[in-house]
Amino acid sequence: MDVHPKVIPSKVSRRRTQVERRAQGEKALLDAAAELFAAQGIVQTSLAQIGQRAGYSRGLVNHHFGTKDALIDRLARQCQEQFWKAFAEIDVETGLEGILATIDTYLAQIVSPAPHGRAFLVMRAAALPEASMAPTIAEADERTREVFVSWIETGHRDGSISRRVKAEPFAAILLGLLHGLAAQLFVAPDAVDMGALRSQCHDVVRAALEEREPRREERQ
Amino acid sequence: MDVHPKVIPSKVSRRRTQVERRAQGEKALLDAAAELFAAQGIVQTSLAQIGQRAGYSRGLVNHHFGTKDALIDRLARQCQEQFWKAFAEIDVETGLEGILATIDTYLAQIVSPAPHGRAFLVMRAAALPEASMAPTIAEADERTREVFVSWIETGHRDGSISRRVKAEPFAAILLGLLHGLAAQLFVAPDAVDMGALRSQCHDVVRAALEEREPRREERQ
Amino acid sequence: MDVHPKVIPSKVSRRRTQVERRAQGEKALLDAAAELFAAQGIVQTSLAQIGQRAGYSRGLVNHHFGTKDALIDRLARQCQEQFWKAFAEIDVETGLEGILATIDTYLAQIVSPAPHGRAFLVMRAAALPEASMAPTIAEADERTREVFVSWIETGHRDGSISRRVKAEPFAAILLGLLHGLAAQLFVAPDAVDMGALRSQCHDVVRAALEEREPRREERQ
Amino acid sequence: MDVHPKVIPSKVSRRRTQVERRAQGEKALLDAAAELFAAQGIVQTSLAQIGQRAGYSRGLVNHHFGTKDALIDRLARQCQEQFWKAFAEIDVETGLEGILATIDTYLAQIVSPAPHGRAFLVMRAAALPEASMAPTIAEADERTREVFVSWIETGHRDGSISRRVKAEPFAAILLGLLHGLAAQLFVAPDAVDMGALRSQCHDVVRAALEEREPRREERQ
DNA sequence: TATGAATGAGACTTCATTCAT
DNA sequence: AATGAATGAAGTCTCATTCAT
Repeated sequence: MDVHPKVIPSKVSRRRTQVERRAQGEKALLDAAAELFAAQGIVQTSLAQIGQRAGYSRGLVNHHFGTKDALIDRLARQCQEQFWKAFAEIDVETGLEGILATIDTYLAQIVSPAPHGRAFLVMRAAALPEASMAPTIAEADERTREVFVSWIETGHRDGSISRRVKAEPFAAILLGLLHGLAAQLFVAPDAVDMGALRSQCHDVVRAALEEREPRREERQ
Repeated sequence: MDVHPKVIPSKVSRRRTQVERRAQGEKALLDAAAELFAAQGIVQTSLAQIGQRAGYSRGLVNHHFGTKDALIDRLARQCQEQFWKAFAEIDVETGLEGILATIDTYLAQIVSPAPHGRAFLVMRAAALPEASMAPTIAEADERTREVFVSWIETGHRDGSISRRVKAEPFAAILLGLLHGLAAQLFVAPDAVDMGALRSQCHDVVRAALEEREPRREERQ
Repeated sequence: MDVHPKVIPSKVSRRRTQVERRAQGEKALLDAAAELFAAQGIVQTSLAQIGQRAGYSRGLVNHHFGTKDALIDRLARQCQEQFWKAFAEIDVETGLEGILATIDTYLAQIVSPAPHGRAFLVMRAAALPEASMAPTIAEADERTREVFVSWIETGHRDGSISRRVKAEPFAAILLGLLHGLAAQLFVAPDAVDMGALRSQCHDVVRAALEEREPRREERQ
Repeated sequence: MDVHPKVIPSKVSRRRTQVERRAQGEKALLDAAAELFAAQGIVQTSLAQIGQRAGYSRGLVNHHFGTKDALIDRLARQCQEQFWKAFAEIDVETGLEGILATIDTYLAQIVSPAPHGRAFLVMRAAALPEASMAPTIAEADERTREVFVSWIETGHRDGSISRRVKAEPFAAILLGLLHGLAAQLFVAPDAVDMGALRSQCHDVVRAALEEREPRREERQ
């Protein structure tokens, strides 16, 4: 490309710029939305606020996304991607280590200064009674549980996780644990000590997953 | 007044009726609000809807509670009471059994046909980014954690729970686990098997709490 | 009623007043809407304008009618009633006289200072491409044609209208004639002489309806 | 320019292409607008819709016509031309036949699959209360009435139309009749039988226009 | 010539709240 | 106690228009 700068430069630059402008506008809007959702909630945030915090006009959100719901859905998916991208970068030896690393990664996203982690939490919470968001969120849960299931199965194979642990229900429990912890941190960041929490979390999970000698009274 | 109950019977009986009617109206409104919040969310529910589902007029909520926020606060507290009342009725021997019973009780509230459990979840979720509700919710979390802390300490004393388990962080983890599980059930009731979940939950918690031989490598 | 003023006067007066207030508000809104629709058209008139011209607030139209469409439908029906009421008061001997009187009555409604006649025209015109209004208007047309059909059949019986005239198609033609004339008057009130128009109208209709000796070349 | 057509062939051919493309674009836009106006109404149709149905981008209407009003005015005139062109092609012997043929031609335009006839009706209807369009429409009415007047005068001279018929008022009546009939057909195409309508229309007009023996009683 | 990003006015609608009855 | 008429703020969305490419 750069070798032949003469080739219809106007057309090339024009295309590029139009596309860039659109991409830049959308990014600005999504970032602004994430910040505002994380700070104030979804219904409390108006489209006009989003447009203006993004440095544009009131009407731009509708121009780009058409509907508030469309923006929310788009942002929800983008936030999830952040989580999954981070999960995918985890590179450890055993299944147990994978689980523990995933926990750390998750909590790191929540306390990160970038708003996407917290925005995701807020959107997830808002989805509870809202039919329009539920499918997107349910799908996200599903995919995250699959990440856990996959690590557990790895652990089954490499021996780091006891075969007594059933993958699916444990994945649900783990996901619940993370969401619930995050929610508590969100509401009262100072009520719990983050370091102790993380350490205890590891202990609990390790205790649940590692092999141990059978007990007498198993199953009430 | 109480001295001559018969002298002005009409007035007395009217008094009683008035008081009763007031109480009855409030109860109807709170029940209706719980149902609607659980089904549609808080902002999506208008005061007029609540009044009408309760069998009254649109103006009654304001008449009784003054403000929507006041109604929400009132309902939130009432829902919490339900949980705590149920927790208080648990009567078991050991701390470990107390924890397990509390878990069962919590999950039972969520899947109960009565809407208060789910309404509470919805209100809790809505509180995430909302400054006005956060204190109420944070306080509720605090009190619930205290329930867990108390059982853990009981367990420490009766030997059913290992002294290695720190009460506060573990309480936070447990509360998180329950909230998070409930949220998943809410969004996708069929995605997880309730029976397997409960059983696995018990396993995890038991593994985490019971005494076990110290491990060699205590990774980072 | 007035004989026993003591009978729960508070309740009676209260009921009356509430009902009256609602009726009065609705009437004011419908009148204002008729004026504004006649003067500016439907889409050009905002609900806020209607409320304010009626002497109330911006939001009252929605409070009473819920939707702009509902208001329009309601007003359309009310305007039609005006026409039919006027038609019903016609009291003449023969069918031919009935037709002529109906024509006069129709034109009088259009040129009347009261806005309902013109508002009806405007609404009728707006219904052309709008699916939501079409049924209401089609029904109105149907009923008006039936008025004409009825006069024509009367004329058939009393001999004032030739049996060669088929009732249905002629009713359609007559209705069309009136609507079309009215539309011309609306757009350019001074382009046509009202008196000459009415007289010529009578001539045309009389010529079409009265018995006459058969011609040689009938049907091109 | 025309002197040296071959010297700069590329430029010339590009010129022609430019002009042609411009014309083609405008035609596509006007056709699309006619279809959409006829189907949905004017205000309900956005410029973006028109551009896209024409196979172009949303901005093209403004690029070509500047304003929505300009497009409307342009389209209104074009639709009228269609009518007048069709009227001008009528070739009959007598004035009476001219009137009858004009009626048929008008109705044919309305029921034609091409959208211009119906688009014209819709625009005419929208003009009722709108000051900006009224002059254009009033002028169109005027010109159409002149067509009728001209045929009536022809009929006066050739004896096919009675001298008792005054040209101007009758032209207004006839135009009204056609517009009104068309409007009924538009709103409820199946409510009236087109064949019977046309036949009855001819009868009415013939009865009104042909010579007949003076009547005794000329009521008021 | 044509595209489409961006603007901002304006409309409809919903709803909490006030107040007269 | 209860009703519901009335208000007005706020939000979402549509769209004509401008302007840079």
